[in-house]
Amino acid sequence: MARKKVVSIEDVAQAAGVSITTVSRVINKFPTVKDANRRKVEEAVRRLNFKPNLAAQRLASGSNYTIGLEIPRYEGIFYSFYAMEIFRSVGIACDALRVDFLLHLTDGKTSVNAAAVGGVVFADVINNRHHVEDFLNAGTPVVLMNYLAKDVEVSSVSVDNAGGAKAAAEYLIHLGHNRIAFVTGDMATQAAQDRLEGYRAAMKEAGLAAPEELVLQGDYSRKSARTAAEKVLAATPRPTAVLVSSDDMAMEMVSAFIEGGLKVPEDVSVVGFDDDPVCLYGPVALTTVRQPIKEMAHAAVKELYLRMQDPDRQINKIILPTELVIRDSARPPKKSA
Amino acid sequence: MARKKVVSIEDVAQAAGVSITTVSRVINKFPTVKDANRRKVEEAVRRLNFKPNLAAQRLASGSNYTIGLEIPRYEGIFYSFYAMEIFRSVGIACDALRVDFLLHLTDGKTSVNAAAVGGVVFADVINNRHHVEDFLNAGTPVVLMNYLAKDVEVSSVSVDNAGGAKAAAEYLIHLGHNRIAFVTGDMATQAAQDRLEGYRAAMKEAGLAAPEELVLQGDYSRKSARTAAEKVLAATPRPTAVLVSSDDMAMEMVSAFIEGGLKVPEDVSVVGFDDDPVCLYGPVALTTVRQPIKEMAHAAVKELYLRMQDPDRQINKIILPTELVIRDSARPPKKSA
DNA sequence: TTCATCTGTGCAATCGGATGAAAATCGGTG
DNA sequence: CACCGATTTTCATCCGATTGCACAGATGAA
Repeated sequence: MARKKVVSIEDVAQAAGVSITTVSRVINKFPTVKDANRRKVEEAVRRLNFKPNLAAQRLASGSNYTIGLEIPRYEGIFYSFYAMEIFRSVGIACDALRVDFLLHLTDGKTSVNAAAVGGVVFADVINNRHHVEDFLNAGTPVVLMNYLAKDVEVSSVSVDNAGGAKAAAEYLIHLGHNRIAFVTGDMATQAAQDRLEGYRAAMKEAGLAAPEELVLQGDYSRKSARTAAEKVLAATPRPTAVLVSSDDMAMEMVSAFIEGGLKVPEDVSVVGFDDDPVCLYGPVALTTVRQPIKEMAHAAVKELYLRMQDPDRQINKIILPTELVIRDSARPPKKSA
Repeated sequence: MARKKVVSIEDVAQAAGVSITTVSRVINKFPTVKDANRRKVEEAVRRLNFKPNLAAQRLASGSNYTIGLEIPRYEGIFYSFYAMEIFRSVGIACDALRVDFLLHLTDGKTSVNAAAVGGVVFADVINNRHHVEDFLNAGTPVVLMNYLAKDVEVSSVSVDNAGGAKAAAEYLIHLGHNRIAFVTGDMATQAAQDRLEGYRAAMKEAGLAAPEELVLQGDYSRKSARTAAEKVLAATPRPTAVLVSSDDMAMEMVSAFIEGGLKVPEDVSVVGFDDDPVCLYGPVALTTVRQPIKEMAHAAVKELYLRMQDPDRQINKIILPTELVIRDSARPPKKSA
C-alpha cells in the first residue's frame, strides 16, 4: 500500500511555534499546558487538518484500545436476533467509549488478530479453550460472554440460561403439564447446555421423568426444529408441551404443529427462549424467556474496558437474570390428555 | 493500559544468530533468504512465540490492511437478514484475505476511525457525502455498497434495485394487475429510492397510473408495514397487488391482510424484496426479488482490497443483477376485481 | 537575599520493525 | 588464484508519536 503523505506532529509543532512535546501534550489533554500555547496548537491542528498517526501512538504508548469480538460464524447461531443484538450493543458500546471495534467471525480455526487488539470478548464459543488461553498468556485481557469457563480465571458475563429454562419448565409444570419435551440449541455452546440443565433440574425437582426421548436435538436452525417437531408429532403418548431453546426454532415448530393438524396452544403448549421479535409474527404470540442481551453486551464491553486499564483488576463472573414473558402459546393441557 | 512485555524481533534475531533484517525478511516472506537461515529464524520464532508488533509494522511500512465497514445502526436497517448477510460475508471475506475487519455502526454523526483503517466500505449510508469525501481527501480508499454516488469518483458495488423492483412490478402487471400499491423502504437509503423508481418506471411503461396514494411510506420496520397494510385495506378501490420493499415488511403485511379478512394471494397479491428466509415462514411462501448480498459484499471487499494495493486503480461501478423468485403470494387478480 | 517548590517546556531516547545502500559471501571462471 | 556477478546479510535510518528527565523562570517562605 502506498504510504500516504501525512502531516505529522512535527509540522504542527513548527506551525504553532512550539515543540513536539507540547503538541503531544495538547493532543493528550495534559493539564500542564499554558492556555496561549494550547490555543496556538489547536489552531495549527485545525488548519493543517492534523490527525495523529494511530500506529505511532500505539507503538510509543504501548497501548491499544481496540476491542475485538470473537463470535462463531455458524449459520444456526449467526442468523439470529441474538447475534444481531450482540453486534449492535457491542458496536454502540464501543462507539460510546471511543474504542475501535474489531469483529472476527470464527470458524473455530482462526481467531482475532491478537496483535490488533487490546482486549477480546469471546461470545458463545466453547471449543476454543486454548484460544482463550493464548490471549491470556500473551497478557491480553479477555472477557467471556454467555460462556462461563468455570475453571479458567477469566471475567465473564452471562445470562442465567439454566435459571431461565428452569423457570420456563416450572411454569409449564405449574400449568399442569407433565410430559414436557425439550429441544436443545447448538450443544457446542454453553448456553445450550445450561438450558438443557435447567430443564432437567425443573423436571427432577417436580418428580417428573425426563427420559432421553423427550430431549430433542436442535442446533438453533429452523431445519432442526422441524425435525424435532416431527418427532413430537409421532411420539406416543405425545408430549403436551414443548420447551424450545430458541424462539426461532419455536416458531418453526408451531408452524409444523399446525401443519400437522394440532392447535397451539390447545393441543400442545410451546415456550421459546430469547424474546426474539419473531415471537409476535406468527399465528400465536409466543411465550418465551427474555434474556437481557443488550445488558450482557454492555456489561461485557465495560468489564473488558476496565480490565484493559487495569489488568490486575478483580475477576468478575456476572450472571444476568432472565425473565419469563407470558403470552399465548402455553396453556394448561386438555383434561383428556 | 500496561505495556506488555513482548519478545521483539531483536530477541528472535539473537536467538537465531542472524540480524534483525534477516528476521524481518523471513517474516515478510522475502524470497532472498537462505533456507538454512530461514529455518533457524522460524525455529526461533516458534520457540519464543514471537508475534510481530502490528503497530510497529504499520508505522514502519506505512501500510494498514484493516478494512472498515460503516453501516447504519438504525433498527429498521440493522435488524434484517440483509445486514446479517453483509456482516457475515464481509467478515468471511476479510478472514480469507487475512485482513482485519473493523466494524462501525454509524448514527450519522461519528464515522470509522480513519486512523485505524486502510480502507472503508460504506454500506447503505446516504446522508454522509462529506464523510466519504473526508476519507477520499485523506487518501484512504473507499468503496460504496448499495449506494452509488453518481457524482463522486468512487468505486461502488450495488444490486440492481431499480431493475429488481421493475421486474417485480412487471410480473404483477403481467399477471393482470393494474392497481398495484408500492411500499417504500427507508428513503434515507439509496436502495429504497431506486426500488421506488423501478416500480414507477414499470407502471409508466405499462401505461398505468401510480398516483401518490398508491405509494406507501415504509422504513423497513414491521410497524411501518402494518400502517401501510391498514391504508391498503381502507383504500377504495382497493389495490389488487402490493409490491413491498422488503420481505420482512411484506410478511407483516400478509399477516395484517389476513387479520383484516383478506386472503393472500386470492384477494391481494404480495411481492417482497430480499429473499429473506422469512419468506418461507409464514402462511404463504412469498414471491420476492432475490438480491445477491453475499456476492455484493465479496465484490466490495475485493474491490477495496485491490484499491488498497493500488490506489490509482480504475474506478469501478459494479451493479449486480437481481432475480425474481416466484412462489405463492402472487396470482392473477380475481375477475370480479 | 537565598533556597526550595512549582509551572511549563523542550531535548532526546524509545517503541518494534521496514528498507535502501553497502558489505560480505559464494560458486564459477579464465 | 584473483576476479566477477549474483545472492545474502548487515548497517544505519526512518516511521510518528510518547515520555522521563533536565531546566528556565516564577513564586513563596525563611
